[in-house]
Amino acid sequence: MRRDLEVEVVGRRIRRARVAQTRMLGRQPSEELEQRVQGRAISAVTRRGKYLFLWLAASEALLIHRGMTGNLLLRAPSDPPERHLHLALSLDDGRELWLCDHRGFGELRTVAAAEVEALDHRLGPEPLGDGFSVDYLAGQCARRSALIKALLLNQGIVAGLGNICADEALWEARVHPARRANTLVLGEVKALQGAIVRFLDASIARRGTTFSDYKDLYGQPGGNSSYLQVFHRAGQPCLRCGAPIGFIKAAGRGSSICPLCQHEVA
DNA sequence: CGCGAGACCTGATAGC
DNA sequence: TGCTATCAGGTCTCGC
Repeated sequence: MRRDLEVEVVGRRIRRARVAQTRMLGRQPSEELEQRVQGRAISAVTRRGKYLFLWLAASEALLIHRGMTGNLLLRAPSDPPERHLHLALSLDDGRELWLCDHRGFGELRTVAAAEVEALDHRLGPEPLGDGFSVDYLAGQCARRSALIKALLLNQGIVAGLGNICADEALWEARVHPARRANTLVLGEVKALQGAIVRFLDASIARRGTTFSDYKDLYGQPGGNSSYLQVFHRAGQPCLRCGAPIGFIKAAGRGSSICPLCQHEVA
């Protein structure tokens, strides 16, 4: 998403900003967001974890978190209206950038560079960066008794992993999601770290993982869905051992597992 | 302090 | 058909 945005909107000026729903804005008044954004050129698009930043100047950015169901779409003004539109940015080339989200769990507001920096400190390393090494993950696991699933979803440990990636990586590494992080042996941590990196690389190369709502900037679903090994495959055979995939709750999240391949004890 | 349950929303779908 | 229950890509807050 960030890469597509970079191609399509960097260098464009925002003629008009229209907040259609205020739910994702938190405390920022919609008029303030509109005024801060209108007339500004987008100088860069950056990402940290699940947060996107459209930079309007060196010291200010539009923060976007897509939550569970948020979609960013590049539209023409003549395109049919979307029911769950939250923000529409009219660009100087005649196109519009829309943020649509039917649940509204995302975030949308302008932020100062200092806040972006504070957010950066709050988040763990990028999973595809040098900071997310086997040593790092092993160290985090060793000093935590939380379920490994909760640890993987904790954005302060590693930034950007979600439920799909966690389930896929745990299956790949044959680790049960309800294992306590500090019971993993080094070989398991190594397998997990590798599986996470491979999943993300492949998913990005295939333009994302769509299981229901996700659309790319051009309204197209991602191509990674058909490569999922366990996620949302409950009842279907495990692609490794043939046992029916199970569905449990771990760390409060639905978790698809192979009850045979993924053991609850080391 | 870290952990885990519940809250926040709306919509789709399964089952009665 | 229409009702209820459950589940959903995430993250925050609060009580223990």
